[in-house]
Amino acid sequence: MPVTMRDVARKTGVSIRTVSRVVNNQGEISDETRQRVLATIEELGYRPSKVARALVTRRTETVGFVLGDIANPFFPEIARGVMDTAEARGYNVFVCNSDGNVEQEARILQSLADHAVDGVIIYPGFGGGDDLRAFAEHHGPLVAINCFFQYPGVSRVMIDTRRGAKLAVNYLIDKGHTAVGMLAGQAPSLNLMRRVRGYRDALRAHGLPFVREWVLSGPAVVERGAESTRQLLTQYPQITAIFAYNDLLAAGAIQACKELGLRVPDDCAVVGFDDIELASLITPSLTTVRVDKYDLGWQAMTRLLEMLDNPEASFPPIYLDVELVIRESA
Amino acid sequence: MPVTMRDVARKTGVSIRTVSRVVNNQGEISDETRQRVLATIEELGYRPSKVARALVTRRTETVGFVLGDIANPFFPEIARGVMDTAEARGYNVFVCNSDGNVEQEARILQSLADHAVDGVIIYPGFGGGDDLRAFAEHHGPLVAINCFFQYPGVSRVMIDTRRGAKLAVNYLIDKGHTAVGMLAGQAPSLNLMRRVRGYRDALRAHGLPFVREWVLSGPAVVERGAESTRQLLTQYPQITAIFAYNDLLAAGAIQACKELGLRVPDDCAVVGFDDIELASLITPSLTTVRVDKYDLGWQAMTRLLEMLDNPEASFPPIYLDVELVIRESA
DNA sequence: ACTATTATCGCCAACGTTGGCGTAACCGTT
DNA sequence: AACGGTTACGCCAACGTTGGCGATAATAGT
Repeated sequence: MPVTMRDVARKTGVSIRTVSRVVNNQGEISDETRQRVLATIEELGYRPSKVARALVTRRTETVGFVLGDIANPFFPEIARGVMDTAEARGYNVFVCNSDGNVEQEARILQSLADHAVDGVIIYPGFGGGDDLRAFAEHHGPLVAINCFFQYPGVSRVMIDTRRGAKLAVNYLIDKGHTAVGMLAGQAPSLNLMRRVRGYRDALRAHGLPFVREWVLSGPAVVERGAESTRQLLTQYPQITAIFAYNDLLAAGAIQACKELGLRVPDDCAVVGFDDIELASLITPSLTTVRVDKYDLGWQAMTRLLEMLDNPEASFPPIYLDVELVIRESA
Repeated sequence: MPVTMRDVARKTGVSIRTVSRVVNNQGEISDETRQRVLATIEELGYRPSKVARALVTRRTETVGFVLGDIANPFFPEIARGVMDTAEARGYNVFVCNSDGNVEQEARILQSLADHAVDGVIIYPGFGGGDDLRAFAEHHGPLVAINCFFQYPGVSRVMIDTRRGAKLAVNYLIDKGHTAVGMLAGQAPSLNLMRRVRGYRDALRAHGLPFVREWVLSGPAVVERGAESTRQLLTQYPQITAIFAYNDLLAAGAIQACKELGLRVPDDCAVVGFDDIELASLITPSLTTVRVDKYDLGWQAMTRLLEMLDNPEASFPPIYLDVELVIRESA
């Protein structure tokens, strides 16, 4: 039913190959034939089939973006960065949610490979497993965000999470807090490890002890942040500051403080991580560690395109900087 | 480089057609051959090429989801609903941002058609234009969310926006407010019209005048909400309540009130729309109109699958209900 | 024993494109 | 007039599947 090259060729009175040549701007074509072919293309509304083309060129002009959960406010802005960059180069992107589940991740990667995507950007749940290696080895270029391991054929974009965490906790300690609790995320994950490391770095740098009981983990959602905070502050009243794995947990912490009748930041200071939009809108507004999420997406997709253009080259990891944004909550 | 059916066939000592049959669970195959083929498939790690298959079956098992902006907190949850439903049926989804731009929308639709997606879900910027009709006519099924027009081959999922707006403004008026301003979104859009209609419905039902100057439009982002509110409240001090096009504008309104030293809801009540996560987290928490976004995505994708399964059938529009969530801001 | 009927499988063409190669026609040169 | 070189185009095969149909062997029916 759709109009094909054959139709254009017949109607113009040239061979299919000739039509193909004008469509792809390749080879030697007289200006006159080119114009005639172009005219019929226009007239018939011909559009080349990307799937037929993909079958022979082995390029689909398609990439995958695998993330934890698009409904988590951390991801959409990254996604936007990826998509804009992709679109500028004519790529379409499959977005997939792994929910941080490694098996789901592997299934998704397989499915993307079945669809013959040209490459994939992934934010792996745990640091990244053999599924990543397998994809890169058998299928195509892969860029991993915040990925722990190094594999051939996978390029990495790293957020300096550890430094961010250290920045945040240093700030709290400099403000005079000596008992800083932490709201950790869902273990195990590289991100979590990094943030805990940074937290410990800062404590150690100031000669403060690391108290395992002051670190509570759980799903990184608001309700859990509130719950953990209630638990922390009632059980260990000496705690005067909280460092949260992400802004959602921090928002929960602030909620809990209000319920407990504690003033933020006077009775309990709170620092978050990520700087999602919410951070500047809650009361008190959230002091947090900013990561430029759009830029992250841009960097990742740009790198993927480089790998596509230059299959043999190897690329160094990209490190993204991070910045403490001081607002009201600490 | 990848392993093909030919490889499996050769290694098993059968014809390609036979392999195809076992892969697709079709036709008459002896159990013995089936097992042998299955074994080689396993051994060689064979995976059928979806693109080759698509070329002949004209099915890519792929759909598109075109939305305004994934970074707008209204959309990600819808997207999640769409994706989960799609994935459960083995479909992958291309996500695209139109930024409410009709030309961009048309370009995206064209691009998706080029990729031969099986269908598309779209949240059109304006009520939906000829690009929708063209897609449905020449390409495949399309479900449009909050689309004004009816076209053959496009199914509609509607949010009862007008009723929601009326609900919200009725509530304000019942609370005793007689001067209610409105923060409108970017005109023109069907959503905006609907919300303004609901606003007017409520005013009229209570015999209150519609004052054109009390309705300010602009991009539906926080900063603009704050700006418009400042303008509204300083210019028309009689206004004691604000109905916002969406929660982001409402959040801006609350910010502005605080800056102006007005207490929410006592000096100025604020009602939003959508009930994004933020709504419950800001202070005061936002009274707003809830729409079940995940369900919306689910409904849309489910409908699209029905259309795919049943190409000739015609489907009635789906109407999604809406609910006023009363919190602190009004 | 001979035919009718299955069950099982193979062969060929098609899907819509691109790559490799071939070949006329034309050009200017000697 | 014969030659090498270019320009412009056509032909054929291939990409990895599936659909239609035909072929063979096995089985059943009489």
